[in-house]
Formats: sequence, structure tokens, C-alpha cells
Amino acid sequence: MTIGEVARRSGVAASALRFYEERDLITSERAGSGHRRYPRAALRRIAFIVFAQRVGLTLDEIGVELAKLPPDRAPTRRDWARLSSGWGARIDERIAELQRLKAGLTECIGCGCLSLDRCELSNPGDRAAGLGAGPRYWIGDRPPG
Amino acid sequence: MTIGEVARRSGVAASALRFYEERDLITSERAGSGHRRYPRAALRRIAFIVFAQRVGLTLDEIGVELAKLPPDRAPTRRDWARLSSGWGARIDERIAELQRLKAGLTECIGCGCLSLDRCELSNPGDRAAGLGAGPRYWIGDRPPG
DNA sequence: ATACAAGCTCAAGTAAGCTTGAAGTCAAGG
DNA sequence: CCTTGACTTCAAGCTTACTTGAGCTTGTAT
Repeated sequence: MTIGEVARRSGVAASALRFYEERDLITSERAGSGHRRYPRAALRRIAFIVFAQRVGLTLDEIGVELAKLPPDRAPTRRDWARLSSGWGARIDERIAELQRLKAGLTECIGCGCLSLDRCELSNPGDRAAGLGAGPRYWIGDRPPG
Repeated sequence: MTIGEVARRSGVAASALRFYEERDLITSERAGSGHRRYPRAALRRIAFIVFAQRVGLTLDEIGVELAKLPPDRAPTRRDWARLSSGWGARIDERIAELQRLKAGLTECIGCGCLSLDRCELSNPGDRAAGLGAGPRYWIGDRPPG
């Protein structure tokens, strides 16, 4: 398949496909002309990349995962399944965070108490200050002690 | 409060606070020295920003929301609640997507069928090609017709 | 008085994930 | 043959959300 064909069938822009190739996420053979030729299996790999991105992995992380596939033979269903084995937990964590945020939405902003120093949800006891940058408890840190 | 104090209490870096001010997300008064002074209410506004970011809003979108607060008086709980009224749905949508992805994880990658042109989940009937760029069905598009 | 921490501005840099443009080559139809 | 569209490389640009550094001023503690 040409790069244009792959782009159409995968929904991923040709420029992105070249970019993925540069990052060693996918590979291609070259026709005599120098044009890229992709085997059908490339679509599966690309699907995996898109999928993993939506789950929240960076391209670097995705590269690490893809590197675990056997280089010598076509990946089996077991190979693919192994790559994504940790994702269930990851997705669940993110869902849990969103549910915390939704709770905060009604319980904290909704009740009008939104204040980093007074609201228990946003910053329980003002003890968050020593844990490094970022939203802290909202994103799942545990209070010290 | 000084910028350092606000940074410590909110967990947001001083440089980020200056950046937010430049983007008109927050404001400050100036002491005679030129140093920023924040009222306690700033913490609430900052909390809102952090919160909204985690929900998935961009700073631009957050700015639009914050601009809806009454300029003449301190925001009430009703004011804050109005801002976040659409978030519940937004969060639910994202959760739904994650659950679709998780389903795809076991049903699609898990079963080894991951393939943009054959797998019903990843690309039902290969009809996605006309809907614009991106992951399409995975992110919730409906098939045409 | 003298450190030294903390604040200021402004410009430039960073990271991720691509896109766009320039300049040129290749392939298919009439 | 000639045009048109698809393809090539390479460098530069873009967006979001900040951070970092330079050079200078202020505030606080001893």
C-alpha cells in the first residue's frame, strides 16, 4: 500500500506516518522509485499507536511497547495482548480521577467552597505544600501520614 | 499574599502564576515596590484553573469561563457552579471513551484482531475514511448513515 | 552595613506531536 | 508528450503550557 492509501484507511495523515517512521514506530519498504510501500500489517501497528495515544501513552512510551514485539516474526494475538496488559489499570486510574473531579464539581465548586486553603477536597488541611508541583490531591496524591 | 506564598499554598509555580496573569486568567495588585500582591480570593480562582485543566479544558477555554464571572462583585457559589455546569457531561463523555477503549482492549487488541480494516471496533466496515483526520470511531464518531 | 532570599521584566528555550513549505521526482491518463 | 497528482527529503513552523536565564531591584535578617 502507498502512504496515501494507508493514510486514507487509517485516518492518520501521511505527514504523521512519516513522522512515526522517523521515530521508529513504524517501518516501510521502498519501491524502486523511493516511494514507501506498506504491508497490510502496518495498519495494525498504526491502529495500536492511535489506540495507545487515546489511552494516554506518549509516543516514546508507545515506542517502548512496540519494541517488545518479536522482530523475527509477525506478532500474534498474545503478543499484542501482552503489550496492553497494563492498560486496564491505567484506564481505571484515569476514570477514578475523573470521578473524583466530578465529585469535586458538585461537592466543592458546586457548593461554592472552592478554595485551595479551606476546601478539604481541593487541599485538605493545607498540607499539600510539601509534595512538589501540581494539582496534588486532585490528581490522586495521598496526604502525608 | 506575595507570589511566593500563593505558589506555596496553591502548588502552582510562581512562573506559572505570572504566565496566567499575562493570559488574563488572574490579576494582582502591586505593592509600592512593584511586587505582586494577591487577595485570598486569588487562590479560589487558581484552584478553579487547576481543576478545569484536569477536566481537560485549555487555558483559552478556562479564560472564556472565567470571563463570565461578574467583574463588579465577588463571585458567589452560584457563579462558580454556573461555570462548571457543563463539565459533568464532559467528564462523562471522556469516561465513556475510556470505557470504550477498555472494551477495545480486551475485545479487540486482546482478541488479536486489531486491524484498522478488519476490526469492527477499530474501524467498523472501513467506512471511516471520509470523516476527517483522527482516530474517529474510537473517539466517538458515529458511522455515516 | 551587608548579605542573601525573593521579586521584577523580557526574551528565549522546552517538550510533544505534528504540519507546512520548498524544491524536486515519479506515475498514470489523454 | 505533457499535465496532474502523489510522492520524496529537509528544514522550519506551530500550539499548549510553561520554565529558564540574564540582569536588576526589594525586603529581611543579622
